[in-house]
Amino acid sequence: MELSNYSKIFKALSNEQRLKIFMMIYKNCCSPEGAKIGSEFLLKEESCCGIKGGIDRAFSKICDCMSLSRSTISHHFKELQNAGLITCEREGQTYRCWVNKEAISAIREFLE
Amino acid sequence: MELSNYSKIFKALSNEQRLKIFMMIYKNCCSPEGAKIGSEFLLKEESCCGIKGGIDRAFSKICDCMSLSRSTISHHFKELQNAGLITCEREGQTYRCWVNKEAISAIREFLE
DNA sequence: TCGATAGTTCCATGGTTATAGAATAGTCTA
DNA sequence: TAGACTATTCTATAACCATGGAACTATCGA
Repeated sequence: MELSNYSKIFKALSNEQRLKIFMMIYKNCCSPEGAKIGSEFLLKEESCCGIKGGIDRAFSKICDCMSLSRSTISHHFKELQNAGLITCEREGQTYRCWVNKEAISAIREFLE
Repeated sequence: MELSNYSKIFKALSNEQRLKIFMMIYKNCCSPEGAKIGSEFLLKEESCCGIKGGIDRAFSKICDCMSLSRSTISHHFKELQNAGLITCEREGQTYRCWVNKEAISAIREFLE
């Protein structure tokens, strides 16, 4: 991975609102069973990852936890996807989202 | 550490040139003895960390490796310091710089 | 104390980003 | 198929960022 890819990832996480969105997805879908999620990242609506993993209706759930317009939140989702940090898959009218763990480990290794 | 501190750190690393500066300091002062430093982060002038650790004349050395004005590089140094990623100490006419390892481990734990 | 060297600060500028309202498009259900 | 719902895209705007030239400050050595 090139330096510019890393800076792209860091840029995606450089906005506080976007970082919060990312952490809500991350903590609610990637925390080990039984781990407590800090209140700032806890989704109001309980998140049932189900068999497929990820978070269903992620966009809606996050909109309910933030005081930003849906338009703005949509842009932020796009940025996170472009940076390769999350993946979203259509599920009817809504989206299911995952954090790409490879991206996380890439950063961790970069800062080794 | 608050969410806004993390986003500040990520912002400091979000510019490719600034990330390169950071990595040059990081790799040249924090790499384990004998580890090979990738060419993109290697300083032209050999870096003798000496007893005090860190990199002496860091600003000058980095200016010699980048095609940015000194003014711009100075701004970038300031950003990295404000984010708590590096510390600079005057040494006569020049500066000695370190990477703050606590900042690095904070990020790594944040992305645990 | 003068000149050289190292780095900062001031200022201007072109480009990018965060934000939201309005219009639009895709999908579900009755 | 009409209406409701979910999310995206278009458009605009104010704020912020990256950059460099010029002037400045601090320190060193002669």
